[in-house]
Amino acid sequence: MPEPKRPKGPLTIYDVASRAGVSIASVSRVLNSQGTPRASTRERVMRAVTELGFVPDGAARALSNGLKEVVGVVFRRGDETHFEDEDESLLFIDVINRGIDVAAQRRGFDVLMSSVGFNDQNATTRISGVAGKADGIILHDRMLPAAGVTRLAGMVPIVTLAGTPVRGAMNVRCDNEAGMRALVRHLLVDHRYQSVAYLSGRTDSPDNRARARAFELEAVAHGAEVHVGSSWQGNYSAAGGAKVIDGLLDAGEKLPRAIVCANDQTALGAMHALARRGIRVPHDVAMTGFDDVPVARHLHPPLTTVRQPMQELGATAFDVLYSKISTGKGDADVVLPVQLIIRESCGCASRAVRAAKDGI
Amino acid sequence: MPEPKRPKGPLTIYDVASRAGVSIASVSRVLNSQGTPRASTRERVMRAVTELGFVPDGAARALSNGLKEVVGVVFRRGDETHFEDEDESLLFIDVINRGIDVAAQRRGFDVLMSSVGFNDQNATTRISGVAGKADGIILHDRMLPAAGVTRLAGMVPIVTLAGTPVRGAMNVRCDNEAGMRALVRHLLVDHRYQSVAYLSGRTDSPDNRARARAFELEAVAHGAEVHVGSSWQGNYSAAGGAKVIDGLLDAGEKLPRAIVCANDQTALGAMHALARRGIRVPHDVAMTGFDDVPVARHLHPPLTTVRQPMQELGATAFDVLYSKISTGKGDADVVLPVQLIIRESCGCASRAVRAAKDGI
DNA sequence: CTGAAAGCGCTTACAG
DNA sequence: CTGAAAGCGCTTACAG
Repeated sequence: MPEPKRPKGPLTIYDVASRAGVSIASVSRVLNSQGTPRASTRERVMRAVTELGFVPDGAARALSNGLKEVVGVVFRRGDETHFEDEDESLLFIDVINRGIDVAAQRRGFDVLMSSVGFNDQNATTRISGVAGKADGIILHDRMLPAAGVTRLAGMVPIVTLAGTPVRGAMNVRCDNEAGMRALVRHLLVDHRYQSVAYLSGRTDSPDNRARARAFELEAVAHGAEVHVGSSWQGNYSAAGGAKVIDGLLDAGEKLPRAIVCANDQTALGAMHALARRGIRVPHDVAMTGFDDVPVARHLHPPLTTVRQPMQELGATAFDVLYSKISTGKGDADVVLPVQLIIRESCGCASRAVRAAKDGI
Repeated sequence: MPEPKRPKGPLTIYDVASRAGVSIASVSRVLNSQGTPRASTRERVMRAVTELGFVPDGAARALSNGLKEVVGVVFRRGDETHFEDEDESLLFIDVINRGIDVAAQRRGFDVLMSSVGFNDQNATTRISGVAGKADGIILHDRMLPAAGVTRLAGMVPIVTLAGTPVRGAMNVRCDNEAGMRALVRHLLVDHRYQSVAYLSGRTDSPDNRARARAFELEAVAHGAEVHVGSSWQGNYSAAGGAKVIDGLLDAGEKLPRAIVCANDQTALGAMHALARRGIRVPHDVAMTGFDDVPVARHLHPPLTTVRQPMQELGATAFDVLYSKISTGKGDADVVLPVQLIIRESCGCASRAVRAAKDGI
C-alpha cells in the first residue's frame, strides 16, 4: 500500500493526534501556537500534520472560538444588458472590494462575496445567508432599506458604505460635501462663472443626495444662477448624462456656463452629447465629474473632478468592522477626505500651457 | 422597555425555541422545511424568528451538516505598480469569478474570495486557510505547483482553471488548441500568408504553452515560414508586446507577414509599437489576438481573435466542483469550445466593405 | 407531529 | 507540559 491508509471521511484532529501519539489538545496547541509544548511534541505533531496533509475544519474552529474570520460583502451586480456601463461601475465596486480584501488579510480574515442581481427581490434572504456565515458584513450602497439594516444589525455587526448612517450600523463614506463645495467654489470663484447646473445621479443614492444638497447650498451662497430639477435628472450612467443634454438641447434650452455632474460616467456621456452638437468643453460650457475613475484623465479635455479614496474606503470599512467585532465598539460614521483634481474640463489651462505662461 | 429584552451573547436556536414554546428540533425543522410540522407550530416559530431577527449560525450548521455551502476561489492580484495592465487582467479574472458566483448562487453557495499578492510567497498558507473554510476550492492559473495541488486535493475537492490536469484535482479550460488551429488556418489558408510568428505569453502559463504548441504544429503543417523563440517572448502584457516589436525592429529584423499574439493585450501593445513606426496593420503585417476582451472590437483595425467563454468557464468550474462535492465524482478535465472572431486586423475587409462587394 | 439526546470537529479552562 | 472533558450552535436519527 503506497499511500498511507486514510480513515474514511475527511481527516480530523483525532487522526493527527493518534498518528503523533498525543492528545487532540496538544495537536490544537501546536497548530495554534498556544502554550509552550515540548519540542519533541511539536515536532511529532508537525510531522503528522504534514504527512497527512491535514487542514483544520474552519466551521469547527469557528464554532468553538466564536470567530469565523470571515467578513461578508454584499453588492449589486449590474444589469447584464448594459455591459459597457457595467464595466465602469464594477470597477468602482471592485476597487473598494480590493481594499476590503487587503485589510482583511492583515487580520487573517477572508472575504465572502455575494452579489445580488439588479432586479433580485430576494436581497434580504441573500444577505441573511451571508450574515450567518460571517462575523460581520459590509453592505454596498443601496442594498437594504434603513429598517432592514437596523434589524440585521441586531444579529451581526454591519458597516454600510457610502450610505446614510443608520441606527445600529456603522457607516463609512467620503466627504461628498467638502468635495462638492471645493468644486463649486473653483467654478464660481476662480472661474467666475455665473450660472451652473447639477446633472444628478440616481435619486435613491445617498451620495447623490449629499452632492446635490451641497451643490445647491454652495452655489446659492455665491449668488450663481442655479439649474437643477427634473430636466437635469441623470442616473450615474454615461447614457443618462447624454440623454439629459440631448433633451435640454432638443427643447431649445440654453445651457448654463458650467455643468457639475454627479459622477465621472455622467460627465463622460454629457461631453459626448455636447461634442456631437459641436459645443466645446470648456470653451462653451465647463464640465466636471466626481470619483476620478481611471479614464477621467484621458478624456478630451481631461476631466476636472473630485477623487475619492476608493481602496481606502474599503480598507476603512473593514477596519471599523474589525474593531467592532473584536472590541465591541466601532465608529458609527467615519468620513474620509476627498481631493479636488483640477484638469482642463473646468476651463483651467493644461499643465503645459500653465507652465509656459509661468515662464518655466 | 421598548426593545424586547435580549439574552446576552448572540441569539441561538434555543432563544427562538423558548420564545415559541417548542423544542429546538422543531425550530430547526421549520427553518429547514424538514418533516411536516403542524401549522400552528410553524407559525409560532416563524413569529419568534421574525421578532427576534434570528439568523442561524453558519458554522454550527456546517459542522452538523458536513456542508459549509461555501466555495473558495484563490487568484493572484496584480502588482500594484502596473495599474493600467492590471485593469485588463483583473477584468479577465473578474469575469470568470462572476461566472463562479452566478453558478454558486443557484446552489445556495457563497463565494469566499482570496487574492494572493503577486510576490507573496505564502500562497500555500493562504490557500490552506481558505480550504478549511470551504467545501471545495477553485484555483486560478499558476497558484500552486502540481505537487501542492495534488496534496491539497487529498483534503478538499479542487478545480484548477486553465491549467494542466493534475492528479487528484479536476480542471476546466478552454480549447486553446482548436482555437489556435482555426486562427492559423485562417491566416495561412484563407489569406495565403507565407510567414507567421507567435508572440508568446508567459512561459509558465499552461494556456500559453498550449497555444504555442498548437501554433507551431499547425503552421509547420501548412508549410509556412515560422518565427518563434526568445526574440518573440512577451509576457501577456501590452508593454511586453510593444517591447518585442521594438526589439525586433531595432535589431533590423524583417517582420513576418502575420503575427499571432498570445492574447489580446499583447496584440494591443504590438499594434501600438507598429503604428509608432508607421507600419500598417493589416496591410504590412496582419495581427491577431486571443481572448476577445471588450476593447478588442474597438481597436484600429478591429482585432481578429479567439473568444473564450470566460463567464461560462467560471460557471463550469463551479458546477464540476459542486458535482464532486455532492456526488463524490466529477469530470477530471473539461474543455470548453472557443470561437474564432474574424474582424479586420487579419486582413479581412470590414463588414461594410464586404457587404458592398457582395452587392448587398 | 414532536422532543431528548447524540454528534459534527474543534478550543480551552481545569486538573494533574 | 499534557490529557480528559465540556461546550460552541446546529441537525437528525430515534423514541414516543
